[in-house]
Amino acid sequence: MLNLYDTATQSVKTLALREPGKVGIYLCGPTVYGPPHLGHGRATLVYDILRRYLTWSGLEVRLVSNITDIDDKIIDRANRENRAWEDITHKCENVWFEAMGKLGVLRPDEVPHATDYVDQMVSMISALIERDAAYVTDDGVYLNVKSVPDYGLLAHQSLDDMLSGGGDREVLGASNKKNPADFALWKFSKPGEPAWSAPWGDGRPGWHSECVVMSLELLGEGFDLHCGGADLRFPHHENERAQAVALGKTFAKHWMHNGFVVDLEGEKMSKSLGNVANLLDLLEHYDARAYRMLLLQTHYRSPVRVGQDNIDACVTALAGLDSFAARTSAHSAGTPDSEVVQNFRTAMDNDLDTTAAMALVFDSVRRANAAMDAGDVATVSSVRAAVIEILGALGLELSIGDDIDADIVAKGVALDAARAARDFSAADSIRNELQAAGYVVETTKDGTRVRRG
RNA sequence: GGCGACGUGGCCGAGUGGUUUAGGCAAGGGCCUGCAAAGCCCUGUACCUGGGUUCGAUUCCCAGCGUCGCCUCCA
Repeated sequence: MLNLYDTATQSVKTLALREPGKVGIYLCGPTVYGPPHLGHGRATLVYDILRRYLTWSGLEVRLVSNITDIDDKIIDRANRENRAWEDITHKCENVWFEAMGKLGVLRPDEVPHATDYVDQMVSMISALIERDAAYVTDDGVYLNVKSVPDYGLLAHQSLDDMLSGGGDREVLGASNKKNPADFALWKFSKPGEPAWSAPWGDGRPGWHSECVVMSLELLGEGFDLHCGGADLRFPHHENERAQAVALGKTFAKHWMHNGFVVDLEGEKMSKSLGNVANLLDLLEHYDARAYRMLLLQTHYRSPVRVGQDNIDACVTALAGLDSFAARTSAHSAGTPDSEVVQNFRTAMDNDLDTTAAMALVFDSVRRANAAMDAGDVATVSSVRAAVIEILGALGLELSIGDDIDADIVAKGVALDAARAARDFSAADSIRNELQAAGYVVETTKDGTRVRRG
């Protein structure tokens, strides 16, 4: 069973399932007002790996990941560019899923849109007001955090400590609020802004209310796992939870947060620092698998720098794996070596130790390559099968690159003929030509293998 | 100010109270090859500083230095 670090208890604990054999996961999705950046890519990849692993281990996974399609930033951009806000959200959402597709991130089982759940949000906020946990001001509806006894569970700080610090940050809407930490559940709209009707005044839901409603609506009380980037821990996740608690509901049982993508100086990539790197740029210039590989070789809670150097290292490592898949492709029918698979399971169950899993993969590949050299076909096929099995569970597919045109195949044959005739200058010239065209040319006992690089 | 994380070989990056101390990339040597490529074998003696605990610490404790994160924009 998977043992996973839980942010709430700050300890690794077994992921307890509400229903045996089934896992319900909520992942906070993007606010669609701009292109996805590297941090988005990391989060979706980390949870894609988690989800694939859980599915591979035989669980029925239900992953819900929302689209926040109403938010101040969307409205700001619509005003700035004089466009309809829906135009922005639709386009950004398309770009998002296109990018995720390239990354090999499987689409979530459910993709709720905040705008489709406004009625439920209104009902929830009404219930909070009735319970005296929320109150109306002249600019919106706020949750009274004093009504949540353990507020600060995820922040790991008491309300007093949180308020005592924070330097000279401005407290939003402070004049209207009963407590500085109270947060908006509903914001009244200004003229011309998108608005939904509500008994206390037309407006739009607050971000924190969107996710709590959608997660409870689709996964139900006491769902298994709530996850997202470490920056969502507080205030977003804290505030989602606060609303559920104030309603007397059980919220997520386990909290998972991934580490940041950092820049050259080790600083978090963040919008306010202006050092975000676009995910689309990375996808344009590199094999998308390289980003997954880089993340697999880093623990999900550690910071990771995504630079040309370490992406290049991953591209090279991937080339070695592809090459392995190609040279052993004749032995692809084996049963996965059970010891290797078991070691994989042990690594992953230890708080998703993907770095150990990758070490296992590389070690196994070396073993199988050596067996290949030694003609030990039985070892090749069982270890190869285990490697493919593991990589599949992690979302990495190897490329044999054998989808080549007939004229390229013919050149490989001609190359062999030239070598047989010991006409090495002719052979070299064919090889140079193929390599210049981007093919990998490898000499084997059975002749030349030409494949896509 | 409060809370938290981290400082590992040329680079990236795991991990551990003590024998073979991950893995990737890069580097050097070798095998294989007509030459390459791919592959295999070998090599590097790393754990911020100062104390402490211990037979023994990179790993535990304390202090210091440094880096980073959160404390209502954020994946």
